[in-house]
Amino acid sequence: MKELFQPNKDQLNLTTILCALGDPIRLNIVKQLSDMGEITCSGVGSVLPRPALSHHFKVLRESGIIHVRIEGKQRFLSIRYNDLEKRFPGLLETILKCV
Amino acid sequence: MKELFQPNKDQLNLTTILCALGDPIRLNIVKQLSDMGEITCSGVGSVLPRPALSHHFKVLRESGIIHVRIEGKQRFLSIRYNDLEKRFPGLLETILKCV
DNA sequence: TCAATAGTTCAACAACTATTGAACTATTTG
DNA sequence: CAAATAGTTCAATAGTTGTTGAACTATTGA
Repeated sequence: MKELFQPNKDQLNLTTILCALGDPIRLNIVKQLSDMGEITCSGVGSVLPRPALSHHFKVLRESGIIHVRIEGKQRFLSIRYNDLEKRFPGLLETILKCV
Repeated sequence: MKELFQPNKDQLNLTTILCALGDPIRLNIVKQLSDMGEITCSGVGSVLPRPALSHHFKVLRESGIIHVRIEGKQRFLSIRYNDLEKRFPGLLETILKCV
């Protein structure tokens, strides 16, 4: 069970987050997570091959936008709403409304 | 008096805008513009050499975040508040509050 | 234990981004 | 017209990002 780097909530950085969301594929992933709650990696709808998606998951995780919960052979992705909201109130909600 | 490309308000693209703001230098420029209204290029506080700043101005202008008004030998930069607000309500305000 | 499943990591590569000094354009002022 | 000013464009370069197939790791189930 490997450790995954995920910044804690006071390490969240605004430009890092905006940069992570400034990509159509990642913004779409976040939108899906926002609509559907937790999703497994393969549950994310995209035509991209796995490694490319894996790359985007990593960017989202390391920016602090998503949390990854490992359960068995699956990884469940979800948005870190509470942490984001505390650090950057209204940010994610406002951005997602614009999608 | 050369024409400058600036997208019109229905061409504004969310990921393009987030990407433009997902850079500390550009976010800082936008913050200054938000605090001080119109500023000339050389009025923007930064240690970067001119061509580097010029590059960032271009990214901000082409993403539709700023407007450039040429007057004499100076260029006045300002945020396109109305256009941004119409297309992406609350977006810029929320982001700038997070800075 | 072996095969299947879920996902990551690796290596290679192309495309893009940021930075720099030098050269350029346009405008104003003497 | 020449010099100064404000800013951009160019060319070179270094570094980053995104994509891909192949190889890998970890877990589950037969």
